[in-house]
Amino acid sequence: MEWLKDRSNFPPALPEHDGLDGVCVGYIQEKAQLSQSTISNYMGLLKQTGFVIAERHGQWTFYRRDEENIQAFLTAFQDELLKT
Amino acid sequence: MEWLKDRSNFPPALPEHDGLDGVCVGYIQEKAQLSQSTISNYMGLLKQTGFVIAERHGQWTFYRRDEENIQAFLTAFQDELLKT
DNA sequence: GCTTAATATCGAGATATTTCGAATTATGGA
DNA sequence: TCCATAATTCGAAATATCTCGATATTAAGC
Repeated sequence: MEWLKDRSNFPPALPEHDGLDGVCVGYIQEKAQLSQSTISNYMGLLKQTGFVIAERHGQWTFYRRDEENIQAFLTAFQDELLKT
Repeated sequence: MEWLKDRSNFPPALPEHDGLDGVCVGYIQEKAQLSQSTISNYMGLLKQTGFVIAERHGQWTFYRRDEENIQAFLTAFQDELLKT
């Protein structure tokens, strides 16, 4: 989630992906130094829980943060934990 | 953490504990319906991580929320997760 | 239709967490 | 001093999570 805040945390997008939002699984895997299946699994979970948005373009899946849901989660979490 | 927001979530304090802040482990255990050792373990963790303050009076230990640390955690968590 | 590239899914082993009961420690009162 | 009560610590069983390699799926290019 931290890395996805800034696209420049990853290698530049391929020319044919210029203009597309998000980061492909391969780049995330490379940076995380975990196996492909592990990262795919993680990203699937994050998508399922609403923290990221997945968009498929051809063989690539691009993941990006879902700021709206993140904010909503944070608010709910704060309301739950904080007093009054 | 939710329960500890309001002392009235638990039975009234014993007369000799009147004026003392927090809830004793026994009451928490009763409400949680988990074993005494499990609750003691949990409360120990919450204390260790700074979410609650423990105060021993005689044979009783009273736990209460550490609002300052809770707020600090929430702020740090939000700064980490939220963009910019 | 093949072959290759990028992801996703599946099943399993390693590791971590949850929870318990039993044993231990600490305190207060008869 | 000895007992009862409150709480903590310890060790283990049940369960969940993490992570992987192998396999399957999807899409592109020839």
